[in-house]
Order: sequence, then structure tokens, then C-alpha cells
Amino acid sequence: MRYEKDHKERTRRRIVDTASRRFREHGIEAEGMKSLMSAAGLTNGAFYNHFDSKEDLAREAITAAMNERLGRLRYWMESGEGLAGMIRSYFSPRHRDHPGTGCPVATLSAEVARHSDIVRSAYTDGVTEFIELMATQWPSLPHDEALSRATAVYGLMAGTMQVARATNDETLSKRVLEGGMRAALALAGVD
Amino acid sequence: MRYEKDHKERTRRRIVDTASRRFREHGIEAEGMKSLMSAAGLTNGAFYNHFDSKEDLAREAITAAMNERLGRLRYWMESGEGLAGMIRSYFSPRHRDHPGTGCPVATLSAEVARHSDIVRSAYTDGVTEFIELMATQWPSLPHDEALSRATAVYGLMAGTMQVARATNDETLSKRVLEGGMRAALALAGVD
DNA sequence: TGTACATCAGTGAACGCGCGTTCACTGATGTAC
DNA sequence: TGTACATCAGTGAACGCGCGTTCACTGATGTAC
Repeated sequence: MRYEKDHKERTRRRIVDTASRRFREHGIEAEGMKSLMSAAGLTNGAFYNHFDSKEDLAREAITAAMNERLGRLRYWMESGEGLAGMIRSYFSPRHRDHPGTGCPVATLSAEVARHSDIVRSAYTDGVTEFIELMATQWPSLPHDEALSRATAVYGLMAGTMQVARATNDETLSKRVLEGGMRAALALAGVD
Repeated sequence: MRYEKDHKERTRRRIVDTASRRFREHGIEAEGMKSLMSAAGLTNGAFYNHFDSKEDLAREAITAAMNERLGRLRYWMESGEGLAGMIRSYFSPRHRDHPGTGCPVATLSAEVARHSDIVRSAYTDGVTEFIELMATQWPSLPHDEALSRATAVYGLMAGTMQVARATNDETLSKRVLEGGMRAALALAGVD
């Protein structure tokens, strides 16, 4: 072997991580291959040693982003603060101002709806797993109802975050974050 | 005059209406000028007789879409069904499957966040007006609290609609619509 | 009324540019002997 | 140990293509007389 045995694998992971961040920041379509690869410390041509196509990378980047968020949720669920902690951190200005490391549902859902089934399945798997984990918050509810509640809380979080980001009225943005947080805590029954 | 006196104005309005629908269907960036103008029954070159740039059109198309939704909300608020009627219609499979005539917050928010202040202001104005009208649903609440509640309900609607559209799991999509509807009705206090 | 002219909404080819993708090549490293 | 060779991750120019925008031109219509 010419390089250390996991050299190529580490490069590949670096591309996925970079894409996962930059797709969330700029959108999948708006992020070009050249600027993406350059941000990963490589030139454009190297990309196709690692992936079949941009769509292929989109699938992996979405999975990576969803897994990252799932780990974060798991951390909160296992901590003393529980789901309430996750909700509070979700509605922070810090999260609003850093979409690249934030919730991919809030940044990519509209685009994903227009992508191939391969990408949509990666998204669906991530969302399903996230919701299943959230649903364990309400062990006394029938599973179906717990899932429904989880999707509603998740939808509320992602939707309000988008409005908080898209508006250029700081007052409205703050109100959206605060109102969203209170409503999410209430809906989750953890306030 | 060569044409009827409002010929140009009607053409202009036709372009705005077409853009308003197609931007919601495909995204602003993904909708090209040529296909847009062709859908409006014109060729690409005619566009610049009516608008300064695609960004300029985006602003008008967003305003038009928001006004259309505002009219629809006004209709429901004045009808016997009130806000509950609007919420039920929002979570219909019909709305999910026709994004072009649907809620622009659910389709365009993520993109708007990356556009110029001109576009973001058009979005902000529309959202503000929509929320103000929704807030009249709770006349007994302090105005600030009514606004907060309205933003939360609106965010919940837009966020869950996006998940229902992006997933390719029909079961999950149905659950999201149903769970979202129930939660929205509860949050609005109209169930 | 009939004819010459002015108007201007709309046409469609062309502009420069950046896109996703391909591919001949480079050069650092490991292997063979 | 030293040298020739094989490997292959990465380079960077080039591909065809579609983008948003520009502009010289067309032709249907209204006006002037």
C-alpha cells in the first residue's frame, strides 16, 4: 500500500462530513462540486474516486447528518434534562445561526422532496429513527399516539426554525424561537 | 396603443402567477427562466420587458403566493369553520400533493433564508400579516401571546407538511398529516 | 377610405459563466529482488 | 542495501450543457393625414 491503510477511507469520510455541513448551509443544489471539494482540501477530480455521483454523496451526507442529530437526541434523552433539554437547545439562537451543524430536516426537507427515491429513503430512515426515539418519551401512550406526538413536536421544531431563519426581522425571529420553544415543550408535555 | 390598454399588465401578471406556482413546485433556483417563460406562453427574451431580474420576480412571486394564502385564511376565519377549517384543509393529502398552489412557507423558507434582503422582506411581510390575522383567533389573550401561539401553529403546519412531502414512506406521510392536524388543532385550542 | 409611418410586446440567437462529470497524467509510496 | 517497477489517490484541464441575461430584430396594431 502506498498510504496508511485507512488513508482513502479517511478522505472519503472528510468529503461526507464537509458535504453534510455545506449542504445544510447552502442547499444541495446550490453547493457546487468544485467549492465542496476545495472545502474538503481536495480538487474536483478526486471526487469520483470516492462516489458515483453528487446524488450518491447527497444520500450519504443526509444519513450522516441524521445520525449526528440522532446521537445528540440520545445524549439528551439519557441526560437529566431529557427531551426538554433537546427542545431548549434546538430553539437557541446558536442553532438558528449555525444551520451547517443543525437539524437537516429544517434545512433540506423541501429539497429532498424533489430528489430521487434513494435520497428520500435516506431521509425517511433518519426521520423514522429519530421519531421512534422521541416516542420513547411517552411510554404510557399507545405506540401509535406516541409516534404521532413525536412527529408533531418534530415538525413544529423544524418549521419554526425555518421561519426564524428566513425572516430578516429580528423581532419576529426571536418571537418565533420563543413561541416555538414554549409550544414544543407544552406539546411534548415536558414544560 | 398597439394592444388593448392592459395587455402588458396582464402578461406581467401571468408571468408572476406562473412563477408563483412553479417556484413552489420546483424551488426558485431549480426553475429556469426558459421553462418558466415557456410555461407562461412566452419566450425567454420577453422576460426583461417586465422584470429587472429573476430575483425581482422572486420577490413578486412570493408576495403573490403569500397574499393568495392570506385570502384563503381570511375566507376560513370568516366562515363558520374558522381556524379549525383552515387547519383541516392544510393537512389534506390534496394540499400535500399540490405544493404549487399550497403554502409557500412549507416550500420556500429554506431557500428564502439564502436570498437577498429584498426577497426576505417580501417573505417576512407576508408571514407577519398571516400571523397577525391568525392571532385574532385568540382575542382574550395578550397580543404578544396570541402572536406567539400563531407562529407556533403556523410553524407546526409548515414543518410537518415538509416532512409529509419529503418522505417516500406513505405510512409515515399519513401519520405526519394526521398527527400534525391533531396537534395543530389542540395547540390552537379549536379541536 | 387608403396608405405611410411609429410604437413596442415579444422573438430567438448569442453572451459569458459555472455546473457535474470524465480522463490522461502526476508523483508519493510500497514491493520485488 | 539499492534500484526498478507497480500501485493508485489525487490533479487539473476539458467535456457538453443549461443557466441568467442581452440585444438586434419582427410584426401586429394604432395614428396621422
